[in-house]
Amino acid sequence: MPELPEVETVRRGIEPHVVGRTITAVHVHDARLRWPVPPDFAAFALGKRITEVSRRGKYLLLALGTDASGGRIIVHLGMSGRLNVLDDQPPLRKHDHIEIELSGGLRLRYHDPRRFGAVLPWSADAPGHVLLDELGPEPFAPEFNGDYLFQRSRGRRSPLKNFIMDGHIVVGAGNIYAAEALFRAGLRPTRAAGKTTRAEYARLAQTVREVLGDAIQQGGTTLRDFAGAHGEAGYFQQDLYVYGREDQPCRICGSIIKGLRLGNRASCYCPRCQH
DNA sequence: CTGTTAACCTGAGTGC
DNA sequence: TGCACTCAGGTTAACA
Repeated sequence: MPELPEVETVRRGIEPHVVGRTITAVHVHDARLRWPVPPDFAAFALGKRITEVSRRGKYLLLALGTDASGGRIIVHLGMSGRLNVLDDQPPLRKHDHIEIELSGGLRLRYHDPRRFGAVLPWSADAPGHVLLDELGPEPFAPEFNGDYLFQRSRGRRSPLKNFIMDGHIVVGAGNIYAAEALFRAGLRPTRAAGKTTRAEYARLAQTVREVLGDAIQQGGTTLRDFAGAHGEAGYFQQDLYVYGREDQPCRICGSIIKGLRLGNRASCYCPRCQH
C-alpha cells in the first residue's frame, strides 16, 4: 500500500496530535507482524514522551524523550498497514495489532491485515538500525540527482524500474511512483539501468522528486484501502498516467498503455511516450 | 558482487 | 453460494 507519499501523509497527520504527549499505556493485541513485536516493547515505550515524528524512506520514526534520549519507535506500514489517531475508543477490529494510549485521551492504533509491516523499538544506545543503515538517499536530498543515479547504475543490467525501486539506491519510490516517474521522464521501465545516459538520469531524478512531491500534496494515492491518520483518502489516483491503466489510452498521445511484469511486479508504460 | 525468484500474509475480485 | 484462482501500494532470504 504505502509508498513515500502515503507514509509522509500519515506522518503529517499524526505529528501535531502526538508530539509532546506521554505514552500512558501500550496494548499489543497481536504481536505477529513482519518481525514479531518484541515482548519488551510495551515496557520500552511506557511513560516516555513523544518528541518528534520523522520519516526515513517508508519508515516512520517516533522519537521518545528529550532529543530521542529514550530511543525511537520504528513503524513500517508494509502493504496494508494503517496508523490512526483516535480521540475515542471504537471497538477493536480484526487485525488491530497495537494500541498506544497517550496523555490527554488520544490513542494511536496500528492495523495491518497482511502483516507485512513492523512496529519495533529502537534503543537509544544503538548506533544505528539494521533496517535503516543501508538505505539510499531521500529523494528530496541534494545528493539524490542525475549524477548519483548515473554513477550507481554503471554496470547494472537490471531494468530501470527495478533499479529505482531499490531502496538501497533511493528510498520511497514503490510500484506506483516508479512507473509514474518513468512516464514523466519519457523512459521505458524495461531500459537497462546501466545503459541509461547521464542526461536521462537527470530527467529521471527530477521526475521522481516531482511525482512524489505532487502525490504528497494530494494526500497520497488511495486505490483500495489507503487512509491517512484520520481515515481520509488520498487523491493522487486521479493524476496517474500509467499505473493501473494497462490497455487504456495514454492520456497524452492516445496510444494503448502496455502492461508487463518486471521483477514479479505489474508494470505499465506508453509505447509512444516512453523510449 | 549482480540478478532473479519465492516467500511472507489476508482479503477482494473473478470466473465457473 | 461455494470453490479455485489471481492479484495487491513492500521487503528480504535464498539461490544461481
